[in-house]
Amino acid sequence: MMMLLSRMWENEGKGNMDDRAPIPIPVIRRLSHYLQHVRVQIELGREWISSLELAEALEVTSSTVRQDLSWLDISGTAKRGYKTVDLEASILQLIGKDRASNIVIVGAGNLGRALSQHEEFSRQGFVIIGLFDSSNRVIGKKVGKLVVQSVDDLPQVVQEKNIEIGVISVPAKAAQAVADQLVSAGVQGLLNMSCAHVRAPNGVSVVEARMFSSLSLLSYAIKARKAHGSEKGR
Amino acid sequence: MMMLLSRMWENEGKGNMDDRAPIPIPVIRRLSHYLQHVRVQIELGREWISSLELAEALEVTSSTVRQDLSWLDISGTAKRGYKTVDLEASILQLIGKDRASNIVIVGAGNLGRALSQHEEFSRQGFVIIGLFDSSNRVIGKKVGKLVVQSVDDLPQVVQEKNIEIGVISVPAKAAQAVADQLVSAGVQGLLNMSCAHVRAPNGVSVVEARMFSSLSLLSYAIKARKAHGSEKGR
DNA sequence: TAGATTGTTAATCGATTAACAATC
DNA sequence: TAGATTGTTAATCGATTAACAATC
Repeated sequence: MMMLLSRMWENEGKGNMDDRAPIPIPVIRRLSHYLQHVRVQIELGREWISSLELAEALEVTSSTVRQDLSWLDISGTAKRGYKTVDLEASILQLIGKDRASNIVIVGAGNLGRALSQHEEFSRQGFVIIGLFDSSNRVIGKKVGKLVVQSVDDLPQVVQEKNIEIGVISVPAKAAQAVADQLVSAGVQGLLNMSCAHVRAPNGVSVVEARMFSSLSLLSYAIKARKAHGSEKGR
Repeated sequence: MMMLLSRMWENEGKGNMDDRAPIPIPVIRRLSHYLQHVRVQIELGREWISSLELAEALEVTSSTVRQDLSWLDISGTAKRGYKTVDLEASILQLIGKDRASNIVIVGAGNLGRALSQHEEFSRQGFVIIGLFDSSNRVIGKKVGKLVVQSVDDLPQVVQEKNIEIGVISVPAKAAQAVADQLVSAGVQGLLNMSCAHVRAPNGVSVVEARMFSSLSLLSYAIKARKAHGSEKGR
């Protein structure tokens, strides 16, 4: 689907340094889902979890789960599975969620305001440091605990508060311009919630949320099912 | 990444009926992005667009674009490319966006309320018919032009208003229960905005928005880049 | 005409799944 | 011990890319 790239997987001769092959994107995504599930199990007091259980929870094969977990530096125990707490720690560490990540949201429309108040961010280890907009109609307004700031202040805030990720929640037409502003302010990753594709220079990661292409997927699946009664949609 | 499934691609002997192979999910997703781009070009008065231009806009190869467009029943013209209006019409028709799709949102928290007022839905051909919640604290409240309804009314509304898609915007713990309610109310597709994985019976499509696994992806890319200055993150 | 661009086939690449020996 | 489950290698499957003849 996409590649993480890191041109360092030759490993010729030396065979030292922590230069493993880059982990495929689908693997990272699944790992973060395993994490989600494992945490629930920990809360429930479960000490062990098997690849089969994780597989069933996420609707993937247990083979996929074991392949994925082999990227981690933990090992399971035959007959039991994996220690839940170890699994959690290991995934957190791998993904880089062992420390909180500071983010800003640009675009204080309905979506941006909602995101800035979404409790799930902090639960997932992301701290929303600022909410920005370019319109004087909203700059200065209070949204939850934040006050909408001018995008002109982005560079300063990104530097001072050590912001790693910028979330783009503006209309498609403004998305690329905002991306550029975030990049020049110094963020290292962009989460694009708009419909437009945004580009960023090498060294800045972009992930497109693609909410509306997901809806299109549903439209298509439903239409296809209607056209010729197939047996499963996903 | 996932499969659309429709066990009908044998095509033995007969070779008639409109039973083509199911279109791969990545293709549908890209088609909806091409659509996005083409519409902008139409607004700008462009009459033709080439596979190369689409490729550059979306950062894919032109080979991929041509492969994707070969699923459509249009054909391009050497030296010119594809007629923008034909391309738009053809994608709309294929995806099933030639007619509006009625949706409901369940969960009237910050996110659900924001989504219900997000203008992009109607621009993309989705009509939000209702906003539902299970808490008496919000049922009856006005959110934009909608009034929050009780989830108990879901079956009736889904039937009467011909709702195809349900959007799940409740906390992870409630997600599966809401999915079940939507399914039994009769929707045919679910867009899950929560962190939990939800299941649905055959015949009901599920797409997971995975906003937080996208953020995890960024965390990982940033962490990986820091660890060993690689050259590109995506 | 010469050059650009399509449409399509074949090659490559990567991700998922199957299978099974090792192990608790 | 017998049975379940891991870890890993090899096979399969599918998606992307390369390449190029056909065409405008």
